[in-house]
Amino acid sequence: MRDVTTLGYALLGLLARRAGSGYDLARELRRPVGYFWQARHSQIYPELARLEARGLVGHHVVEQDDRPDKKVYAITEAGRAALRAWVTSELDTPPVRDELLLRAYNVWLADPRAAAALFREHARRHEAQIARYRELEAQLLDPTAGIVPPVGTPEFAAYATLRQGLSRRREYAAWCHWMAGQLDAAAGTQSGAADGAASPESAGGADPPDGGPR
Amino acid sequence: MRDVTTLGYALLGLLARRAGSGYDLARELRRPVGYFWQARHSQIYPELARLEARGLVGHHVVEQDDRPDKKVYAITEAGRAALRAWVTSELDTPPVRDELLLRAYNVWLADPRAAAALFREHARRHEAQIARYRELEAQLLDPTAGIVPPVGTPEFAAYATLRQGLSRRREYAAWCHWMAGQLDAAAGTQSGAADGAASPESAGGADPPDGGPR
DNA sequence: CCATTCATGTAATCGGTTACATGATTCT
DNA sequence: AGAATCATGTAACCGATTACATGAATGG
Repeated sequence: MRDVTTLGYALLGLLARRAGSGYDLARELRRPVGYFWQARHSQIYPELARLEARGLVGHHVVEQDDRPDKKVYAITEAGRAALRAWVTSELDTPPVRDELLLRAYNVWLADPRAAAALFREHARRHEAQIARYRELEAQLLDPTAGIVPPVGTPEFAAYATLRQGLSRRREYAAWCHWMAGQLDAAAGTQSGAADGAASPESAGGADPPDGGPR
Repeated sequence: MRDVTTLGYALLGLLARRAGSGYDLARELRRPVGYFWQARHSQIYPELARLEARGLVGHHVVEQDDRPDKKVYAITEAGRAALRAWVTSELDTPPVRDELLLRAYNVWLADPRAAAALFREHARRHEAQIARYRELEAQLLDPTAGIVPPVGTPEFAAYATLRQGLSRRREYAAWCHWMAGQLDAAAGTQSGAADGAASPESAGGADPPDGGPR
């Protein structure tokens, strides 16, 4: 009987908030929690069975007549204890594995214009994601008017991950813009292109203050 | 005959800079390039064979008497062309998969003191990595005294990835410190703990206004 | 003496994605 | 009529890690 996998803890974490079916969990591992951990239903159903075999979750069948019956899973006391212990247990920092950085490492071979377009496109995507985070943030902080929820509530934990997403994406988008600026500046070598935003500048990494790629 | 894998392009990227053995590539995929892409030798040797089968690299055996013989691989013209095209080709933004964020999402269940220690530890690790980046940076920018190398040189590309590493780690460390501050403040509820560094701030999530990567 | 470096491979295992499989209800 | 949602599973495949395998030279 081996250790619980990270996915197992992800499922326990969702079930600690509210009970639900495998289908429910699959949905949550797409939309809000999917911003930092994902899984398909093909991985979730067997994992739930394994958690149940270890007594960390239980289920009962809910019969429905207009829809298929479903198994509603709930976390057990043992599951809650295992989850609580896992949160503060040791964790290796995983290596970064980022294909866009690998592209950047080989960008000296590429057409600067095309490369600039690639990095601008990725900046745009991160900015789009930031907009989605902002919507979630509004929902989380709305009633309390900008006050961070108390530690010890699920709302605080959700806000904390959201905050990381926001700053992570901002940082990444800024770097993408810096890359695009460097590449475009090099592409328009000393020609008439006055390229206001693309000056290499000191390493301060100022974003082009435009309205954002769109 | 399928597409070249990302690892294949990683190897091509290294061989585009200098020829080397599988062993050499394995070393590079630990230390400098390993900061954004890794592979073990068990993955590298078969991949080199596949690249050779497609004519993207070639090799010749170098016999040594004090050491084992080695196969020195070099990129071909076809390989260089494939690499160049790949750099600017379309790229899906991969989902984030971050176990520390998953822990944060469940931190409401945990002991705040222990959790704060976990996040401080991770902040410390990122800061240690920043120090390593700084050393590399000094090597890269040393002769040119702080001037960014020209786009189109391998040095620019290396600097670009390093710059991302720096700002990424800074951002992550700052968030870890914010988490730790929140958790410690909650742990020392209304007691004398004036928690200097832990002010929640507006929800805007402003990045630390540091001097920027340099 | 033992660990590390150099050097190249194969095999087993694991986590995750894609595809296969089935089937009712509701929405466009 | 076709797509999407609800609902639960299995099988095949793929990328990556760990372990197995061998062996000489150097350094502490």
